[in-house]
Amino acid sequence: MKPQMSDISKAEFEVLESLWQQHPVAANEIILRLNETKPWHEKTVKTLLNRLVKKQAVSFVKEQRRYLYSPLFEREDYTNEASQSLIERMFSGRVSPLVAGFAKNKNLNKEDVEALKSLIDQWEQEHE
Amino acid sequence: MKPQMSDISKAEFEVLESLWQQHPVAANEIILRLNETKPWHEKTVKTLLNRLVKKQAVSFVKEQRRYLYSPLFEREDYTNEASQSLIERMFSGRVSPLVAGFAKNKNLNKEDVEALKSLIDQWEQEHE
DNA sequence: TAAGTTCGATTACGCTTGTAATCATTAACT
DNA sequence: AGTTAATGATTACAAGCGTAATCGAACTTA
Repeated sequence: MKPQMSDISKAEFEVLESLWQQHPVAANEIILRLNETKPWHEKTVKTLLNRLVKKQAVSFVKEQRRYLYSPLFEREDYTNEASQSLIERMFSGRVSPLVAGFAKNKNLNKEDVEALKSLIDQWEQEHE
Repeated sequence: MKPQMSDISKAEFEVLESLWQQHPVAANEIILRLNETKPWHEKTVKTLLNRLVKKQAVSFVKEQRRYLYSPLFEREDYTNEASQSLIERMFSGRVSPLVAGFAKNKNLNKEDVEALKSLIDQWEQEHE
């Protein structure tokens, strides 16, 4: 079975975030960096790291008695898969209803709209 | 505590889908309709209904010895909240990176793009 | 009226998740 | 060398989840 990115839990994802920012890195460092925003106990983070290793989402190399951890897939690949999965489950695979909800709830800003416009322009150029 | 839409599980969501299609409706009906697509045991569906009631996501009225169930919030409210939550966790609250991933993976089609364009047009009209 | 059927309510059970604590080993300090 | 500190491995434990089975009351049917 391939590393199924889909069954990464939310807490595990936060640990991955830290690894995507920088790696390879020791547990120690990860804990320090995570604790800037999350009040997680050292032991908790280590458990999460272990689970990520077991799920083949994270690898490590020994550096003396420490391990240096690295993510085994790209952030973008994970977030894209998660987005698609949600959009399939709730919007029949189409992204526009999601964006429509965003617009309705005032969660769009000028910047986002500009970004969307250039995505669309580009898409249209690529499709004849 | 308000009905927290956020802690509806995936299986529970499928039951809600059925209720959004039509309600109020008896467990019996729900089971039949769900079984068109999911191989779920009758008992399983009833457990899910019970959990949804406990989570205040679903209500019921007695009709003789049966219950007739109804959802307690709109599909759109739930899907919007779920979308936002994912987009906050993975894209800092901005929707365009999600759409960018979609574009990159060829998950956009003409229809979707047209829909996005009119959303944008509308947004721009509303924002001077 | 006794037996089967149909509901909802309650209980079950293994797996995952959040959140750690304990154990064992190794490195460092006294 | 003996003690302490750091680090990964193992174990813990309650809540949530998927997936049902069992219980008890009511309704139907023979």
